[in-house]
Amino acid sequence: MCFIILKTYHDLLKIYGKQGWWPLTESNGYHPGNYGFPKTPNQSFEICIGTILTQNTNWKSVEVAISNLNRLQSLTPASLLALETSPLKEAIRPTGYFNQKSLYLQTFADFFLALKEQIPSRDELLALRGIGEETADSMLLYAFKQPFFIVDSYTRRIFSDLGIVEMKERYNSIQKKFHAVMEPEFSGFKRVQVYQEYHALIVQHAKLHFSGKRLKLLPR
DNA sequence: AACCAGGACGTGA
DNA sequence: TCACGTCATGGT
Repeated sequence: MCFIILKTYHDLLKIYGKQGWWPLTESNGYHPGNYGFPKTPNQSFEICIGTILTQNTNWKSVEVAISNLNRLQSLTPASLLALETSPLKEAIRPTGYFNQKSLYLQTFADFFLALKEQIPSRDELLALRGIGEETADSMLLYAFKQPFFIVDSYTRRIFSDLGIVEMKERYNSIQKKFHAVMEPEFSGFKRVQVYQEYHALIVQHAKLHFSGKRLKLLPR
C-alpha cells in the first residue's frame, strides 16, 4: 500500500506535471510551481467559496458563479454577507443547489469574518452547515495550508481500483492511510505542497480518463 | 434523454 | 451505523 500511494503520486506528477492548485480566478487562474498562494485573506476566502460551490458540480460552473459574484463586488466576506439573498442565488445559480448553497456561503462568510485571520480547526469547519469532511479538508489544505489529504469520489475510484481502499470505506479511514504513508516521507510545508499536488493530479487524471463511473485508463 | 459533475444532510430502519 | 432520497443547473 505504501508503495502504491507513493508510486502513483510520482507517476501522475510525471505525466501531468505540477497543477498549481487551487485555481484562483482573480489572480489569472493557475499558478503551477508557485506555492505562495493564497497571498491575502480575500484570496483564501475565494478558495473557500469555491470549495462550497463545487460540491457535486462541474468546476466550469463554479468559475461562472465566482465571476458573477466578482462582478457584483461580493467576493469578500463582508460584501458577500451583505449581499441580498435573491441576487446571491441568481449569481450562483449555474452551480445548482442555489437555495442551500446561498445559505452555506453566507454562513461561512460570517464565520470567516469572526476568525480575524486565524486558522480554523477542522471541527469548527465541520460544525458549519454545508461543510462536510471533504469541503473542510479542501479549505484547510488550499486556503489555510494545513496538511489534510482530501478524499473525494475520484480518490475512492482510483485507489479502490488499485486495491488499497474500498469504495464505501469511511472517509477518515482512507485519509489515515494516505497520512500514514506521506507523513514519514515529507514534513512541514513540503507535506502541504505534496497533498495539494496529489489531489489536483488525481482530479486532473480522473477528468481525462473517467467516463461516468467507468475507469478507462489507469496511471501507467 | 439519461447520466453525472472536485457533496452534504435528513430520514427511517 | 447503513441505505436512500433530496437538493438543481448544465454539459454530453
